Amino acid sequence: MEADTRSRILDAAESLFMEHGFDATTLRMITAEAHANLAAVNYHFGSKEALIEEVFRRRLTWLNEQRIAALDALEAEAQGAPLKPRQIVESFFGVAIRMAADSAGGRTFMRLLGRTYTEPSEFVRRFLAEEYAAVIARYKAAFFKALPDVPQEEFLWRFHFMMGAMSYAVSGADALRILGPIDDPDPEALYARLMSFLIGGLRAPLPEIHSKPARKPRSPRSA
Amino acid sequence: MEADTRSRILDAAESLFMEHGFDATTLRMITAEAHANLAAVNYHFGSKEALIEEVFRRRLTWLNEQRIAALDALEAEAQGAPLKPRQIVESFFGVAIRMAADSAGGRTFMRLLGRTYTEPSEFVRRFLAEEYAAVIARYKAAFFKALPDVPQEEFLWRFHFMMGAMSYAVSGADALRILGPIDDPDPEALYARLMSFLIGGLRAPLPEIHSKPARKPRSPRSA
DNA sequence: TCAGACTTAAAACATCTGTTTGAAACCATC
DNA sequence: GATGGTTTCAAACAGATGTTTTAAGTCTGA
Repeated sequence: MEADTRSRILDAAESLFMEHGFDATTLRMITAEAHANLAAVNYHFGSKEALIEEVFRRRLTWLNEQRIAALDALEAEAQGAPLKPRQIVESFFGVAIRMAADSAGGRTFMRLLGRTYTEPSEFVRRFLAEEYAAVIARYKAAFFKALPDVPQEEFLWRFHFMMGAMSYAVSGADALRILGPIDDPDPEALYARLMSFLIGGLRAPLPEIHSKPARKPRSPRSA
Repeated sequence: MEADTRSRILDAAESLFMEHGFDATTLRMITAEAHANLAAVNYHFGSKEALIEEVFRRRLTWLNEQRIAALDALEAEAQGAPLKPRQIVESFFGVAIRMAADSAGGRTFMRLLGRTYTEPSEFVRRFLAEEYAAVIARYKAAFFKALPDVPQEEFLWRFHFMMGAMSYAVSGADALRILGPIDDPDPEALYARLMSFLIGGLRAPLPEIHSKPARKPRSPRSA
C-alpha cells in the first residue's frame, strides 16, 4: 500500500509545490505529508533544488517522449508531405491535456508545470529549457514546414500564446474563479474547447503591423 | 529625483516581486533597493502581505477603471446595439497591453500581474478576485450580448484561454527563451499579434462536445 | 521657538529555513 | 548469527526571515 520513501516524498512535493509554490513549501511540510523524516529529502535527493528538478524530470521526460513519438508517427504516415497544423497542435497539446486528465498525479503535475513556465527562479527556467530543447526543435521544424507562409517570428509568438492558453486551461477552475462560478471541466470537453480555440488562433489572419506607435494613456507613477 | 520612502518601497517591491516572486523576495532586499530602513515596510504598510496588496492596488485600480471607461465609451456610441466582439476584446486586453508598453513601471507590473493569476497563495487570489469583480461583470455582460449564439460556459472558457495567452504575451521574452532566441517585442507589434490570435480563437467554430453526463474520464466511446 | 506629530534608524526578537551529524534500525548475503 | 551497506531517526547547526522595540531625527504649525 505504501510506496517507498523516495516516491512518497516526490508525490508530496509535487502536490505541495502545486498548492503553495516552491519557496513557500518547506521541507518540513513535505516530509510531514510523506510520513518521512526531515533528513530524508537530503538523503535521497541531496538538496531541495535537486528535489524540485526530480519532481519535474520523472514526468516531463515521459511527456516529451510521448510528444516526439506522436510526431514520429504522424511524419511516418505523411511520407515527407507537410502535416496539417491541426495534427501538430493536437499531438503537442493533446498529450499534455491527456496527462492532465489523469486523476492519479498527472493533473497535479500539469497544473504545476503550467505555472512554472513563467516561474521567476532562474535555475528552474534553465532546467525546463534543457528538458524541452529536443521536443521544441522537432515541433518548430514541423510547424515551419506546415505553415511556410507564416513568418518564423510570427509563429513563435503564436506558439507562445498557445502555451499560455494551455497553461490556463489546465490550471483550470482555480484561476477561473475570478471569472465566476463554473463547473469543473470534463477532460474531453476541455480538450475539445482548447483545441478549437488554439486552431482558431493559430490560423487567424496575420496581423498588419504598423510601425507608428499609438498614443498611450499615462499610467500612475505613484500615489 | 528621489520620491518619498513609501513610493520607493513600492517601486522596489514591484520590481523584485517580478524578478524573484513573493516569497523569495525578502524585506531586506526591498528596503536595500529602496534605500530605506528595514522597519520602513512595517511602518508604512503594516506587513509584507499588506505591501503586496498595495503594489497591486495602486496600478490595478487604475487599469480596471480604464477598462470600464473604454467600455462605457463603446456602449454609448453603440446606443444599445451589441458591440462587435473585436471591440470588446480590444478594449479589455488593449488597455493591458498598452500599460505593459509603458516603460516606466507598467511593463514590470503587467508581467507580475500575468503570472499572479495562477499564483498559489490564497490571499493573493482572493484579493485579485475582489479587485476584478466589477470589471469582469461588465465585460461578461457585453460579451454575452455580442455573442448570443455562444453558450455562456463556452465563452467563459474562451475568456479564460484569452487571459492565458495575454499573460504569456506580457511575460514576454523570458518565457519565450524556451522556444529559442527571439527579439524583444515592439509593443505595437505585440499588440497586433495578440489581438489577431485572440480574435481568431474567440471566433473559432464551436467544438463538438460529446456531452458531459459521462463522469468517467478516458471513456473512449459513450453517448 | 517650542511642542507634537511624523518619519527614520539600529538593534534585538522569536521563529523558521535548509542542511548536517552521528547513532540507531533495517535487511539481504555469507 | 555476524557482516556490511542502506535507510531512518532525533537532535542540533548556522543563518535568514518578518516583526517589534526603543530611541533619535525631522518637519510643521502656532
